[in-house]
Amino acid sequence: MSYDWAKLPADRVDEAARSLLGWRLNAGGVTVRLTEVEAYSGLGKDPASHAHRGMTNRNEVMFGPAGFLYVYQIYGMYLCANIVCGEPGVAAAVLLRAGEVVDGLDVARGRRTVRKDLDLASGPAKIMQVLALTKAANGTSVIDGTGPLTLTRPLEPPQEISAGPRVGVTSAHDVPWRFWITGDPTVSAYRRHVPGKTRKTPAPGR
DNA sequence: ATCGAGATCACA
DNA sequence: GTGATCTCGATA
Repeated sequence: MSYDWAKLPADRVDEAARSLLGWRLNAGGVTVRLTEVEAYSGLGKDPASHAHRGMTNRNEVMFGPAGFLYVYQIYGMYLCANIVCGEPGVAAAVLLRAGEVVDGLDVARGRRTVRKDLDLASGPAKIMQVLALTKAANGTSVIDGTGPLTLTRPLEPPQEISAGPRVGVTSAHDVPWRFWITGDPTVSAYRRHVPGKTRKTPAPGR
């Protein structure tokens, strides 16, 4: 297996993201075909990146070499995973956003409460659930076979790739660094982010 | 010490 | 539209 995306420099993390589409993710007896990703730059100003303000305990894996997993918890309950890209010292990464379960369907169904099979892995936290990946996967390798997640290159690359703004990112809406396989039914419809639209208590009266 | 927002998901 | 309740950065 040749992991070409792992050799790309950080300033080409968008290429790395594109080239990961269609790859198979294997873990916990389930295989997911990757259909949607997002690129995050570690260079200069990518205010959407977790590493934008420097290294923390949470994001330190992002500053390491390519081919390792950066797993983080979001909204207190869910996990999402990135594959670190670029050279060491630069925190570029590709978020695994959605996929299609292509093997281990019964196991996958048992790990998720969901109506349609197409929704088994149609989101970043859903991928983690069907693959049974936990925070223990943080900092493990996907290329040397020592970690819980392994990757397999597709026989044929995806036919057509679409690009658009990243989901849930308030800043940098002009950067089209969300990539997906055109027309794939596991890719969620683009939801425009609406900042500050939710609030628990009404604003103080005037 | 406390607060607000966030690369989310399932359900009503 | 709502709730679950972690992590970080800003504020005090």
